[in-house]
Amino acid sequence: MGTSQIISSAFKRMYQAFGPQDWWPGDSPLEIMVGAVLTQNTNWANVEIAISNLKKEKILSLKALKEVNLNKLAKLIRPSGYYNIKAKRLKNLINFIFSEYNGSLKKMFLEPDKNLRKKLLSVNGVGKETADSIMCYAGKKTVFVIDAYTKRIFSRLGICKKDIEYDEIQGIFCKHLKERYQLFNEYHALIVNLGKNYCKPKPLCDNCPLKGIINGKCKVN
DNA sequence: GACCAGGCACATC
DNA sequence: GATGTGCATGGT
Repeated sequence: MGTSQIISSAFKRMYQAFGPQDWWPGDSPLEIMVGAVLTQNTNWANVEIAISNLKKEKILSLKALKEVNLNKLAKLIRPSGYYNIKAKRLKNLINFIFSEYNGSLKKMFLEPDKNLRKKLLSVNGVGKETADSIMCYAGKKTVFVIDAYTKRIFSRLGICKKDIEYDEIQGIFCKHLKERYQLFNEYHALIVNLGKNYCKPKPLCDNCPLKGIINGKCKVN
C-alpha cells in the first residue's frame, strides 16, 4: 500500500468515524489565534479555561490585549501552562498585528500566503505549527497543519520516521492531497481527534478507525 | 506520584 | 545540522 493510498484511506476512515469537525474551536479569528499560541504543548482543556478567563475579563479583543498589563495577562492565562512565556508570545503577536497591519486582521490576511507565513514566523513565539494554524483556521487559507499527532500517527502507519521534519511531512500531505481548503482543514482536525482518543504514546486499539488499515502492519493499533 | 498534552526558542556541540 | 533543555498547568 502506497503513501498516497494510506493518506486518502486514513481520511476516509476518520471522516466516516468522526464526521465533519468544522474546526477550529473558537468564536472568532482572534480567539483562534490566541488558542493557537496557548495550546502549544498543552492540553486543550487547559486552554479553554484560560480563554474563558480572558472572556470573563473582556480581554479577548485586539485593543484589550494590546493594552492589558503583561502580568495581568499572565495571571489570566495561567491554567494553560507556560504562562509567563505565553503572555509574552501573545503580546508579540498582537504588537506585530498593530505594527504591520495597523491592528487589522482583515489586512493581515490579505497578505499573500508565502509572505504572511514568513512574517508570522518572524514573531518570537510563533513557530511553524502556530503560523500554519493561524493561516488555516483563522485566515481560512489552504494550508496543511502538522502537529505531534500527525507525526505519531503517520510514522506508525509507516509512511515516515517519527522525528521527520515539519516541512517534509507537510510536503508529503500536500503532494498527495488535492489542494482544497475544506480538505486541509478537515484532515488536520480529524488527526487531532484520532490522536486524542486513540493514538496516545500507548495506542488504544479497540475501535480505532485506522485499525487494520494496512494488512496488519499498522502500528497505530 | 508519574505521565501526558494540538511547541518554541535558545544554548551547545 | 543535530541534540538537549527550560518553560508549567490540570487531568488521568
